[in-house]
Amino acid sequence: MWLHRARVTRGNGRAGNPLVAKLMQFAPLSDGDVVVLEEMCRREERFQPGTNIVVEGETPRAAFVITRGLAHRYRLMPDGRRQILTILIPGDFCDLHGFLLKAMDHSVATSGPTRIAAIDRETVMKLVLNHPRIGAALWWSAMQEQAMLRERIVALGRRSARGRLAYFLCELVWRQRAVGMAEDHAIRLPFTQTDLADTLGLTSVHTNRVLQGFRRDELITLERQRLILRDIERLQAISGLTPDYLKLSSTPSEVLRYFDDLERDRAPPSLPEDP
Amino acid sequence: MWLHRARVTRGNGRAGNPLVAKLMQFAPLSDGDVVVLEEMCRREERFQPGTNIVVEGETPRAAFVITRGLAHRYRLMPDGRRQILTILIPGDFCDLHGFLLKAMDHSVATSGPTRIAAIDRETVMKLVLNHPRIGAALWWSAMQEQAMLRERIVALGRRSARGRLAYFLCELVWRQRAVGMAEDHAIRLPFTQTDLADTLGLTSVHTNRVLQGFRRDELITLERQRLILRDIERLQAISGLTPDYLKLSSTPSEVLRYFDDLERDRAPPSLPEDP
DNA sequence: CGAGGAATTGAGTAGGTTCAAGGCCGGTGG
DNA sequence: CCACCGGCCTTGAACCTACTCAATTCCTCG
Repeated sequence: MWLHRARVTRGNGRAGNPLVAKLMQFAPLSDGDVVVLEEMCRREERFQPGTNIVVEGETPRAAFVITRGLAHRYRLMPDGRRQILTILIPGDFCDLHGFLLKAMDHSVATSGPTRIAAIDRETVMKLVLNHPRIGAALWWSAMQEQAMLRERIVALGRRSARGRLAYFLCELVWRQRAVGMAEDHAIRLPFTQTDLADTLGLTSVHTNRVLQGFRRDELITLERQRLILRDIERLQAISGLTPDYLKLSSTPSEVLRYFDDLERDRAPPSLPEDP
Repeated sequence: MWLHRARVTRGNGRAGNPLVAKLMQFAPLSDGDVVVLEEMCRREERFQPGTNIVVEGETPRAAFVITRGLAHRYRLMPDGRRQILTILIPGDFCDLHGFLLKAMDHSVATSGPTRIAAIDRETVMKLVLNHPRIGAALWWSAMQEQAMLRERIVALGRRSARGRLAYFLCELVWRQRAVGMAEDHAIRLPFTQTDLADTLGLTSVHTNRVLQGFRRDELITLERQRLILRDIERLQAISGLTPDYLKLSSTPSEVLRYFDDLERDRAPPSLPEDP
């Protein structure tokens, strides 16, 4: 386990598996669990920037994991305007249950060169059934995802443009740090200002001005798709965020028990799962 | 089963169990399932308007079901402003999994005289383990809830005040119709204009003006906490909503199979669960 | 009848949008 | 190598939606 932790935090993410890194935050995984996850991510596929992975209205055939790069869920309005719903970073397990839906209510596209591993339904079921710890971690990460959706509602409903931007940038950096994809407070951000605007519910023009304000105030640097947070203190103050927001990431001993219980009920004389 | 359907749709909701009505949309429930659900809702508790059910920062002890009235999740900003995240109507099963969290990131309060049945952790687990169909329906309704969160993000990010209001009112009426709590296009709406504003991400003053605009245009009636949609066509046009939005509510045969499979794996020679 | 919360109205302001034009690349073809 | 092209970023100016502040009226309830 320590070995994996080490691999995850070393380097700029090229090394560790972000999915493993993410799930380890939530539940202690056995070596067997880790191997399965890594194996699952092996069959990754490359996508050009701006490629649609899932399209609104279509029937999703499989779940998928982002292994590298960046993607986003979005919705197009009848008049052509766009709202980006969430950003997907490496380690995000998408549409875990969604593959049973008959039609997507939104699309997913890559926002830079991105690698994605598709996980078919069969595999997902086996994964959850045979690896309760992974199930627990996935459940937990679904909770976190929901929390992020709520946070977004608060941001769009009650924060100023500056607040939204500050919040968004902080969140993105934190998330990437959490899966070992960022040293310091810098990340790669393959987003145009229009993308940013569509995320924040603003105009690209106004986003531009706010962005410049941030640069002038030396809060951030953003050039050539490289974002650096220069003054996190002040950024947090602007975003008005509760500092312990993602505190979900503590050890949920109760949750583990819950899932272990499920497992016990499920396969009475269950075989040992770890080698 | 037909009997229950009948009870649900008759009258103004005082008759059928809204939870049953809601879950029946998603999965066919056995009579045994229905009995269990009804029994579970029997131990309901009454709350005055504006009572906090769950408070941000606290550790949730149980899940709960709204059996009558209305409630809402909300978040307070450091400066005292409020954002209402979602509205909870009868039949909503809240924090189904949340009871494992160590701290809520938002609060829940009633918005009128409301009745709520608390469901302790023990019961939830048994419910899901012994009644796969209920599990399936709950899972499905969680999907729907997520879809509503996304819809909200789109609304706050990309719709005008009129659009938001129109959308919100339509959604609320539809949801209540779906659980048999509304005849026609009228519902009880125990919301102050400030509540509305905090839901829509607006000011109460501006909400007031938009509301008056709607009345002037004979789109709605709203007095003494009674809301009537007078021109749904036009309201939908204003809200710019995709008409088939909640189309989730079709029969998910695949989902049923999925859960039935889970059940089969779980308890090989399982006892009959229904009397 | 008085009190307090909610709804309503007005006037001034601000944050963000719209429209439009120009500048800065990075890529492509001659 | 240069010229051209298409995104993207940047800037200005006018405009408008929604906010702020403040006062008045309306309701409901004790």
